[in-house]
Amino acid sequence: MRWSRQFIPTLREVPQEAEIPSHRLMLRAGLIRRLSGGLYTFLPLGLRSLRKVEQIVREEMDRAGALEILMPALQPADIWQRTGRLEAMGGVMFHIRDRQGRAMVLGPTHEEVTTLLAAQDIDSYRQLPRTFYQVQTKFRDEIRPRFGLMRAKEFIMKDAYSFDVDEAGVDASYEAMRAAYVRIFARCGLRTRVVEADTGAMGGRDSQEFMVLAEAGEDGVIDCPDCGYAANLERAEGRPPALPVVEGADGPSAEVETPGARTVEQVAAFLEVSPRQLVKTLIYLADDRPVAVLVPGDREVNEIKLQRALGAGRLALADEARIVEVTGAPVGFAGPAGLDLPKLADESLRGARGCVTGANRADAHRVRVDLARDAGALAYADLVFPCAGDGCPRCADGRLREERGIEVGHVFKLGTKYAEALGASVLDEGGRRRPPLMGCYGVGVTRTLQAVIEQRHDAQGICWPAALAPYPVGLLCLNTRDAACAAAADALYAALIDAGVEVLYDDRDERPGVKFKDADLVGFPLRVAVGERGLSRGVVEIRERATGVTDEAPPEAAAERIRTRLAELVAKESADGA
RNA sequence: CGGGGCGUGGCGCAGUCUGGCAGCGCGUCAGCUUUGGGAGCUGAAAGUCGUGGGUUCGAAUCCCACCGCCCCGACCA
Repeated sequence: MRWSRQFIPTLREVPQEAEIPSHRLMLRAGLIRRLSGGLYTFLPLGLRSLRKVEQIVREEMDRAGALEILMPALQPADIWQRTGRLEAMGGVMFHIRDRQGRAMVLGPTHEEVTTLLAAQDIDSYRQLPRTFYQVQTKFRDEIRPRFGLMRAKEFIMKDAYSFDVDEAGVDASYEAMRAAYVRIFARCGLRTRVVEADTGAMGGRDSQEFMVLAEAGEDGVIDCPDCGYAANLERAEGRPPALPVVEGADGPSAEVETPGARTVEQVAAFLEVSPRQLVKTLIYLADDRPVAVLVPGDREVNEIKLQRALGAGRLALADEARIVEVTGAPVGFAGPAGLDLPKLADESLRGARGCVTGANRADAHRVRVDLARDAGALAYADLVFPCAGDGCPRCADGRLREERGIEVGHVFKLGTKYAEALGASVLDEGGRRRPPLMGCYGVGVTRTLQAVIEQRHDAQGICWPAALAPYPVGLLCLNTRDAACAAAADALYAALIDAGVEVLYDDRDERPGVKFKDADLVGFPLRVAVGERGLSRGVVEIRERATGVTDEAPPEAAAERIRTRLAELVAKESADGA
């Protein structure tokens, strides 16, 4: 393809809408354009790379034995009603009505549709195991779309669903997908981290996420450098350090006046103690029943953990009126002593003495509290988000680190929830009817594309892996008005096409500097420069984008040399990723 | 949904406070020169100043409403 006939609107200046490097580069390199918030058009170069990611995904799914299908993006709302997810998904689904007034949704995922397919056409264990997948546009009404393709209202996802008769089968299906994911991301030239994850609104058990570590990541990742434990922040456990026991803390507890001090910072400053010394008492409503939740003053409640510990269906912080009603004090002064509510405390508060709590009275707190002595009946559970520096939950000496990650893949086991809700069942070997065990596996295709750029770029532009570059080779004719130069470049272009190399030929009547800048920005893994200077010495220049390693070849031999170097690049990249 | 900010040729912005010819840089088009890291000169095209209403002799500028976009936050005592 000739540059003069492609559509590559590169931008010299940085568009103001973009915040993170990958987003800026996708706009500047002419890969995408924004239509409105969270909605993007793929331009020719962006689409070429996107198709390459999809192709890798398909090849690895097929290799793992999954079967490609294509389900409707538009779905009747009632199937979501049947699994209880119409409410559970909250506002993330786009709701529309057809002309008959039937309620429809644009699918953010496809568990319901897949399960109904199985209910229709899978009757016997003999038809199992089966894993279906599709590559499809998904819709989510994001509260706040941002970072280009990273969090968009419309995005392309590969989603796969497995069906098995027994646990051993699910384990095998899950492992096959997990292994396929490792290969997919390696081939995309991504370094990923596999972390334990929470199953969230999906329901289910084992769950792992593939994270691309990046500053701009929207997910927290906790890991232990000693033993390799790694988990999504929402799921991660940790051992917070014990509360410091201060001098004279063993005396009887007493109320002190703390006028106006209601936040942890205010109280800590007023009493001249560290926030660690405080115990926060939060009033939650678990299925509308109030419960007191105690956590260290410098920690935050992980509501997912809390909900699980309480076995609650619905969980929310109590509103101001309710807090006054159950504690007798305004917000900010709740404490466990004398509070007649079920109480649940974080594990790290076991044996806490000498701490500060609210006094259940306006403008008062209680000091020298010994939870075991003063707080009445307390249950303990892991309720908080871990922090960097906490002890590792899996090994003795490890100290946890906290990093940011972009979730590009997610695998998990769903159990029988959907099959039961939608009436899917199969006959097992003994002739008994039972719901199949499901697994579900997603790859954010558009997000993966952007994650690659986020991980592989420099000040000049994108450093595409050869496997994903829109064109792996950029051929620059440095002076189109010089007959010899143009002839040599034309000949090499023809030779590269004959050699089966995907090449973009910059044949524009531009100065060399413009072509070099654009080539760096667009990020051809190999850049071939044909100029008068080189030709006078009988060579063209071949330069590797990522490393800057440059060599030269006679024009006649260049096509073959380029082909060889490209093959080496692809091999090296997927080895690095794996 | 709450808070903040922004909407002015394709892109980036100034002009708005203090009303009085709609500007700058980049890009685009034409010509000449130039050709190994975003060239120089000359000329040109291109703007309902987000939309609607109001105030005024006169509105990009002041007032009201709406729309769009960006950022932060969304109940942590």
